[in-house]
Amino acid sequence: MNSHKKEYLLLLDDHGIRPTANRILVAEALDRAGRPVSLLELEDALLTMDKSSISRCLSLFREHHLVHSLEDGSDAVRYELCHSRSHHENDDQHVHFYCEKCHRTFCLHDTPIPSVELPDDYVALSVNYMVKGICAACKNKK
Amino acid sequence: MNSHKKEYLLLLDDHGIRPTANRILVAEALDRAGRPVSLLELEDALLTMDKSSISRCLSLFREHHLVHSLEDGSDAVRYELCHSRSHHENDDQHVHFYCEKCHRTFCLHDTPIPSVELPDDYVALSVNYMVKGICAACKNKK
DNA sequence: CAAACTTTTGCAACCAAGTTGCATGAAAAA
DNA sequence: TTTTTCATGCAACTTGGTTGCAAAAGTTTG
Repeated sequence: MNSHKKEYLLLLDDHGIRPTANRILVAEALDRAGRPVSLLELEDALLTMDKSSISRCLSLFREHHLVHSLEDGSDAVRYELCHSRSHHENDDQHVHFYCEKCHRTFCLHDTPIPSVELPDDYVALSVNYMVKGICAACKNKK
Repeated sequence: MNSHKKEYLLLLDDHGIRPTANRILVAEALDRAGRPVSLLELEDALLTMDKSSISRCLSLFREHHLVHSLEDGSDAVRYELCHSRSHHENDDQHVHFYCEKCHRTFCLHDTPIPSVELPDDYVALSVNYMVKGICAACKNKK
């Protein structure tokens, strides 16, 4: 096993996930993507794995707070590796940008989500800030 | 036709939508709900209409900026009447709250979405700020 | 090590949300 | 009224994702 694999193995271990070969592949693919990806995109990247297996990995990862999921208005949920070391959901709270041209979703890592005041007795567990529009690449391409 | 119907008729007209009986029903149901509702909820409220017809109404309404849609993490898109008089997408930008207990989505009309700075050449067309957690009713119920 | 047990996986079948093709019916234009 | 356009209901389909189940892989125990 090469050193990259070992890195993901430790990452999984660290989140209490038994590191099977497939799970390492999924973690690697998520990391390599560098942006939130859909189940379909993972299927294309991991031709050796069945859709259901990938799906089960993602559910497991989410339970263990290794990934978080977000809806961007495309009709597929996207998954993103949690980069924070802690295991709380409330980390990684940066703004996301969905491009309506190329249908990709970007993390604006340097743009934290501004917080808001909730009415009394509302309890926030997670926050999603999604901007939709045209990304820089698409704007300059045409 | 009663005065309520006439009100919705004018609303549709105002947005350049031909006011058919069905469309008035959908507009009325959306308004009466007072919060973002899913296609399924509309189906339950409008037993005389077919799912596909409701769906087509919603698409049309969205094109004409009479409703806007939002994803709240439940697996259905929700639709909400635009309350602003103008026809721009960028109105009605308040925060939404999705309750993970009762699976309802609330508009926090008094909580405007704080804006963020985007990287160069990114063009924002719409913004979605969704908080998930436990709503006041559910918190106090148990 | 082998036997017994648990977990993971692939496959196929299934499910839910939503859309589309098409024939019919209603409304608007001529 | 006739023609033409538009809206609707129904059924079939599409898409994204999940589930049941048997086989394979991995763990534990003797």
